[in-house]
Amino acid sequence: MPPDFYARPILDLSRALIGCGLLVDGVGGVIVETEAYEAGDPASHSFAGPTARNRAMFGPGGHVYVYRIYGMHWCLNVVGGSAPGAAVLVRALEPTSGLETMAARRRMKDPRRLCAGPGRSCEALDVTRAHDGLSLGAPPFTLLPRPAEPRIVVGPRIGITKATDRPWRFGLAGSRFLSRPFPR
DNA sequence: CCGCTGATAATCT
DNA sequence: GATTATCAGCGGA
Repeated sequence: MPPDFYARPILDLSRALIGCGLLVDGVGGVIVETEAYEAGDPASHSFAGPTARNRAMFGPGGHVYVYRIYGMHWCLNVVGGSAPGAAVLVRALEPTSGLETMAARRRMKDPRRLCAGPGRSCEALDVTRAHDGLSLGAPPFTLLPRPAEPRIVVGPRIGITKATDRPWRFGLAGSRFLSRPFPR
């Protein structure tokens, strides 16, 4: 993916990532769900400015921000290149490559739940703090362009307590691999 | 399908 | 010491 792919407003980048392929060491699938976070957004980790944890959010676009949540899961974000402190949370994938590897890591077979959530996706792709700050343009990552413009559904973000009314969650319309359904 | 509960630790106040 | 961008397992419908 060219570097200027990331240099657009974070809501646009969130939509542009839907349908793209995301692989880590050849294992992964198609991004079907994302959420946008940005500086000045009370729900964003970047809201209070740079810290040790969120420094990747203020780094170059096209790199990743990985953090631990609830003491046990990892979450993967794509950092935006248009403004500092903005990133896209990768919430769900449609598994396409390395199904057996992902099933073994997740200790489950059902493809529908393999990557249906940010924590589940990181476990399936074996993404950890070791990846924090790395570029998507180099191994072990691969980000593939989408074959066609997908139809996208929109809704409020999940699991947050602030700025809950912003419709900054995006999904591939009709996908069976979402973390949760979108409201009608 | 849906909602509830407990697990578990880094981060920040 | 409170909060947290979550998940598996369970029970009910």
